[in-house]
Amino acid sequence: MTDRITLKEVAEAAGVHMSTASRALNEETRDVVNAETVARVLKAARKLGYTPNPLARGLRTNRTMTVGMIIPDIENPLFGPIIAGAEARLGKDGYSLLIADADVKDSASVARVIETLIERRTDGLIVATSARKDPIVADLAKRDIPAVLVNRTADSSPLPSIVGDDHAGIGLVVQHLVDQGHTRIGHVSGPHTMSTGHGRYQAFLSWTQSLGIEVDPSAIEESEWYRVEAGLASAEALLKRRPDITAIVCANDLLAMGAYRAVRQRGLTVGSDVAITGYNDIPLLDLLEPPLTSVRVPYRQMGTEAAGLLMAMLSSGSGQDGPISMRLAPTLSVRGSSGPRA
Amino acid sequence: MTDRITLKEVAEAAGVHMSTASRALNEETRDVVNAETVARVLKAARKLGYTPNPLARGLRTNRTMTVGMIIPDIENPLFGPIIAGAEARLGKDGYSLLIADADVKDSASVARVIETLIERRTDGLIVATSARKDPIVADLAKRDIPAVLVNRTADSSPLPSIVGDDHAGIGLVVQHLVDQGHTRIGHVSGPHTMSTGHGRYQAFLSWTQSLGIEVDPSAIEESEWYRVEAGLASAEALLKRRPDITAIVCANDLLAMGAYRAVRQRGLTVGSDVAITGYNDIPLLDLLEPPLTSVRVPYRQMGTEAAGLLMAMLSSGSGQDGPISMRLAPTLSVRGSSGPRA
DNA sequence: TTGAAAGCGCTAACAT
DNA sequence: ATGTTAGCGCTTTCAA
Repeated sequence: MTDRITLKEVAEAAGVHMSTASRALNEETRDVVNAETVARVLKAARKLGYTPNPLARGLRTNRTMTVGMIIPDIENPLFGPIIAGAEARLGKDGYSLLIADADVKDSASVARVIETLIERRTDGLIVATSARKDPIVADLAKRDIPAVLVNRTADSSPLPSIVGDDHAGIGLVVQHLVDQGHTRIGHVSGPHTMSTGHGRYQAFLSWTQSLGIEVDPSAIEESEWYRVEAGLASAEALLKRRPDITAIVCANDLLAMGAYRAVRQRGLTVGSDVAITGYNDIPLLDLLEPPLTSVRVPYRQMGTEAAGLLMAMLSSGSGQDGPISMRLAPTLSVRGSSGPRA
Repeated sequence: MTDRITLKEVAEAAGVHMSTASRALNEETRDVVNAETVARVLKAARKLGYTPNPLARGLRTNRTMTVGMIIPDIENPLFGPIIAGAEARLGKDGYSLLIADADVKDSASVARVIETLIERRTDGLIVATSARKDPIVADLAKRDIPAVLVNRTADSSPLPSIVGDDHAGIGLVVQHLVDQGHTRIGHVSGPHTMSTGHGRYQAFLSWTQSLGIEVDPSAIEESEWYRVEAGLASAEALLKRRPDITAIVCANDLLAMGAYRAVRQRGLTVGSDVAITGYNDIPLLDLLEPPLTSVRVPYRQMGTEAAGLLMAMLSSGSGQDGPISMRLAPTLSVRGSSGPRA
């Protein structure tokens, strides 16, 4: 690593004092400096290949131009677009993204990871791990640490959040199934400890009721976790208890994959005997036979908006007018798995 | 953000000078300090909740304890495990991971992203974007910037790299197909500008030849890019030209998905009429009908090893004994898509 | 074993 | 419009 050029060297090359060079190089203070001088400094900087030392700058300004992001499970394809969106937005303002993944089932591990990020003096945090009752969220708020929740939120969160509109998404699904003639619809829900699991469950109850579909507790099964195996177990239990059901609304695509298996294990056909729908519309599941009908959530936009919101908080001294949360509207990708009622 | 405790405050609370506190807190200099003093300082630090300011430290030591990683396409499920593995390994040594994704098709964009990471004074780089002829790789080496290539490498790379053993992987596939009785085998290759595309292609030629399978150029089709659509186009062209082929080795899972479609478009059945194999064994494709036979690459380990290698380079003053590259051994996940010859 | 003092590279009063 | 100066919080010589 070659020796770096310092501001002082640039100043000397331009025949000015360090502080003048600093002002000339800094966008916001540039107009205080004589135009010719600015030109001279800029030229010298370019010629010498000067790049400011962010540590020295950060030490003075007390900002690292870095944002930390806590991901529950980076191998989940959901988070790729969120990260990509956030990174793109942050880059526009000269910020970089520090990634850390934490085992979301281990609350202590999440806390530790967040602490590491804070110790690094990240200017703000994007948190994708929040559970519904999350002491960590309350803690961040209390410590006045600029943070935004993304994808999942906490109950009556003191922090702003960017999430998908689960009520609308489930509405799309239920409406579609009703249009297809289904009247006995079941639900494999996600864990109710997550806002997504709980929210979609509530939405399912609400929509079926308002559309006049009878749903009693026997038509609903909660999965422990968003995994294929959990979906298989839940759907199995559900179909055993309620063999009359003709459609299953799953809280997520992986659960839907489990439901596919459960249906097949009973010798039935997905799509014609039992309709199945997923949530998230993750890549490649449109290649299944039958291709999965699923709710598409704008994850990339979620990342962009979360980053944008955080940028706004950082430049306006944080909690100016309370948490400005957003719910992003989903769309429905209708495919073969949600055929008409047999 | 509450005011941070400084080293000076800890020192005062412990009744010692700043520099003594510094030595006591620092693992490597701790043994120079009186044991009782160490205890006193540690206690004070804990009581006050002291966390060192990494910017101040970095300014002195000229290290940021940060590693940058350049990803070509963070939405590709391949990179999740690589990132997770790298992050876990880096965390052990107190390093954090700065993520940046770059459009790999735009060489200038990759260069710009790398430059940003370097300007941030990251201590080292993990590069997942390398093309076979990559001026960026040569440039990094020339500038003596500690860097490791992962997943893909450059031709006669001056930088160490951690990649999968493509020769062995394709060997597994070809051997398996031959065992199934196939003798007319085609190949849908990846772009030859990538080490993976080129390497698997070479391996295919080499293995078919050594196993006595006749392969002429008409049995091979190069895809422009690792995408389902490209795989469809390539497999279509291949099957049109060589309808006698009974098995297609695809250079990647997405290309294999395209091949599924091409086979079906000709009214044939995947697995029985035409065997198809993929590469990477990305999640969920075992749920297809038929489930995809694919080469499993230890991506998480790839991330771990790359990070470990970089750590070794950083602590030993970089290029001590030349690039120590690794090829990680793959395994074959045999499933329904590679049935016996009809 | 500990203290004193310098300085990493930068920004931001304050002075001119 | 520019220069002077102080200092962000830490590590690391050099002295004692």
